[in-house]
Parts: sequence; C-alpha cells; structure tokens
Amino acid sequence: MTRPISDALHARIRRDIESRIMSGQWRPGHRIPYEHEWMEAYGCSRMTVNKALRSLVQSGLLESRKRAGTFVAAPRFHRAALEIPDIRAEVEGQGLTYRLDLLSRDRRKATEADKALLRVSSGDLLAIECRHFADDLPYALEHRLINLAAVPEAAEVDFSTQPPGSWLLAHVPWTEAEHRITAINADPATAQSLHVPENAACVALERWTWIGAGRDDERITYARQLYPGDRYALTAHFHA
Amino acid sequence: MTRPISDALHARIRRDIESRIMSGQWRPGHRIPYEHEWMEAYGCSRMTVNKALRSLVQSGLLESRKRAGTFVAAPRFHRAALEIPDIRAEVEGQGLTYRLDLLSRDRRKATEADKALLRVSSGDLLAIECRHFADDLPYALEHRLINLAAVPEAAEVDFSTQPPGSWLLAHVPWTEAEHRITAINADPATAQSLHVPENAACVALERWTWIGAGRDDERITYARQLYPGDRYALTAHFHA
DNA sequence: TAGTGGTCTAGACCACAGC
DNA sequence: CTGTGGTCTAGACCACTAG
Repeated sequence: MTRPISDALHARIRRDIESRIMSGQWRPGHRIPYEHEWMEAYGCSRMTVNKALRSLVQSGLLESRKRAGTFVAAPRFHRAALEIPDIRAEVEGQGLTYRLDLLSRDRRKATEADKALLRVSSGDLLAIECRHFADDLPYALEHRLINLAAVPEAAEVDFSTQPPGSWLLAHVPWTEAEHRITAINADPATAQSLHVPENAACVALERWTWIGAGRDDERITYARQLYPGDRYALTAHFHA
Repeated sequence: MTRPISDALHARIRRDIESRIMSGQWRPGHRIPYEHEWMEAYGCSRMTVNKALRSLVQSGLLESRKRAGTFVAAPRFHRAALEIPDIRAEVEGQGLTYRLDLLSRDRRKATEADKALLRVSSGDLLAIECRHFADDLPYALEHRLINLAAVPEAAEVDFSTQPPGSWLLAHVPWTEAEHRITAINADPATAQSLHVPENAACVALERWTWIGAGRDDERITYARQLYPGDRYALTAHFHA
C-alpha cells in the first residue's frame, strides 16, 4: 500500500481519471463525463472538479472543447521533461571532482559567425572555449558566446575557475531557451581535447538563451557542448 | 503590438509576475507579495490570484512555503520540454513521403538480452527491426521489443506498413516513459543500412515505456532508434 | 439555441511553519 | 500563537460551438 501523495480531493479526482486513461479503459477521443457529472459523483463543487481537469489538460492527457466536453487527448508525440544540469553540479553530483580548464577567452566585436550563432545583429561579446573535467577525465568541451550588451557584468568575471554556465545560471536567473541535440564525429582537435579517438561520436548539445520577447539585445548566450558519446547520456522522463 | 494570448485575469497576473522575474526585478529567493496583496492590487478574489500562482509554481518559476509566503525559485538546471514526434508524422510533417521497411519480426520468449532491455523477468515478446525512410532516404533504424504480456494484441498487428511506434501510440495511449540520448559510431551494418559512412556519428534515442507503478507485466516496449547525426536533430524548448 | 467549459466571486476552514 | 498558503464551496455570468 503506497502512501498517497496528496489527499486533496482534486488530486484524487485527477488520479482516478489518470488511471482510467492509463489502464486503457478510456482511449484517445473518448469523451469523459461532464464536469457536472463529476460534481455529483464526488459530491463536490465544480471548481474542485475543474482544478483536476485543468491540471490534466495542462499535462496533455485531456483536451477540452467548449460546448462539446472534455476528451482524452490523442498523443501526437512523446513528451518528456528534459532537465539539463549545470555541468559542475552534475559532475559533483556523481561524487567526482570537477575542474575547469579555460582554453581561451576573447572579448571582441561580433564576427559574422558570432552573429549567426548568437542571433544578434551587432555588438560586443565574450567568446569562451573551455573544457570540463570530471576526476581528470575530460567531460565536455564547450564553446560559448555571451552577449555583453545583455550581460555587461560578464566582462569582469573570472571564468578560469567558475564555469560560464554556472555563473550565468546564477546571474541571469530566468530565461527562455532553445536546445538542439545532434551527434557529430570528433575532428582531430576535438578528439585530442576530449581524449577520445578521432571520429568518435559525440553528443552535441547547443543552447540558445534569451529573455522575453527575443530582441537583439535580449539574447543572452549561445553554448555548444560536446560530450564523448560513450561516456555521456542525456535522460528525459515523462511524468505519469 | 502582439495580441494577448488570453485576457483572463489570472493569465494577466501570471504574465505580470513572469515578466518581473524574467526582467530580473525579482531574483531567486525574493518573496513576492502575499496572495492577499495581489487580491487588493487587482481587485479580484483570492481564487483568481491562486490560479496564477499555482500555475507558476507548476512551471518551476515560483515555490510556495506555507506560513512564509511565495518565493522566486532558484533554477538548478535548464529545463526544457522535449517533444519527440512519431517518426511517420515527423517525416510527413516535413512534406516528405514516409515508407517503412520491416527488416525482421520475431515472436519469442525473452532472451537474457531482451530481459535486460525490456526490464522484464520473463515472458513472450515481439522483436522488430525496421527502417524508416523519408523520400527513399533512410531516416532512422529501429530496434523494438514489445511485451506481449502487456500488449497481447500486438501479436496480430501487421507491422510491415504501420510503424510499431505509431501503432503503440494509438493503442497504448498514455504511459510513463524514460528516454536516453547518446551518440554512437555506426558499425558497418548500421552504416550500410542508414546509407552513411562507416563510423558516422548517429543519435541514439532509447525509450522505455511502461504503465503505472512499473511491475514486470506493465512494461510495454523498448525502442532504440538510430538517426544519422548529420541529418537529424532533437530540439527542446523551455517555455516562458 | 441549449449546454458546455472558462472564468470569477466572496466567503470559509484547515494544517502548518515561522515568530 | 499568527497568518500564510492549500483547499473547498455554492453560487454566477459569459463565450463559444455543436447540433
């Protein structure tokens, strides 16, 4: 007997509906009972029913159509929550010793290549190349651009010990982000840097970060991290 | 001037709070006004305020501590919503023609290897190898195991034209899932199958799917899909 | 047009963590 | 203790859309 997560009535209603969907009793497209009927079934107010249903709609398990009812949603893809930890936190979380190796740091006017990556039209930026180590084994190779128009303080920060990602996470707390995950073969320089054979498959994780509506000066940073494919895995989980 | 997504009062309150967090006006750890104060500020009831706050708590931007108040949450990692489309839908969504190539189909008792992958202790399963084509170019190579104890109907399905993922998505609608993304070098057979050079980097996407608490007979399927790294990218986005 | 979900109100009681 | 958020009620009006 597992202990219930929450005894709240709306949570019970939610779980009841969930289990009927997960058991296959209610298939995609099935119209579930009207909110009115749930009120009667549970002897509660409509707000309580509504709270349960809205929560399931937000999870993607249900969809509401005005005037028609609430239906079991037809899944069109697998959803999962991807939680990408800060590298230092991830390494230390595994009980390993983290070390940063700053390869280069360049403050410059955005080149054409920078502009394309950072998605700005002009301005100064900080370009950083660094390696992340876990117990003296290379963990990831990072190429990062920081938009100094958006984060001028970054120009004064010492990134020789503090990873740029950690600093940014703490100083530009809430952003929007887009991620792109691909696989690439390590070129000779990358291979040497990561201590992997030439052409070894690497996970390439790119991240674009900005604030708000996405104007030029709100672009925060671009990061490209390469992980040895045989030592690293991204994991994602779809909650119940 | 962008058109507002929703004019609902709780949505406006939500956006107001969001923008103060995203602009940096309220930093992690900051205690935002009490629900009582929001009521007065907006001249609305507490339920309306609560709806906005709960929504932000669920997004991870806020956290509530009873008796203390509601605080801006400290981001500990980058969150993103990963939406992995059904391959057929994804291919057709790009305006390409989808074709399935069933390489093998084997109904068998679970071998030791199967058990480890599917995470069951025994039982019959369906093992499928197939290739997905987009306009006659190999798009992905798939190895799939389906637990027949959980999905007996799968034994009768014709998977020579219908991709197993699409069938399962439609017939075992809602499950829990775990994903693992790595990069691998194509071995000779894989390279030939995907029309890529030997050792080409490929994105390996593994997915374990089950229902409910996760007992043996509730394990649904294991899938491993290999995508040519230079033709494929997974994308994930963190919503505002 | 009838009836659904979407939204909102003006209260209420409670558990609980901080003071 | 006090006051917070968590939860819930018994109504209400509205927009929308399916029939």
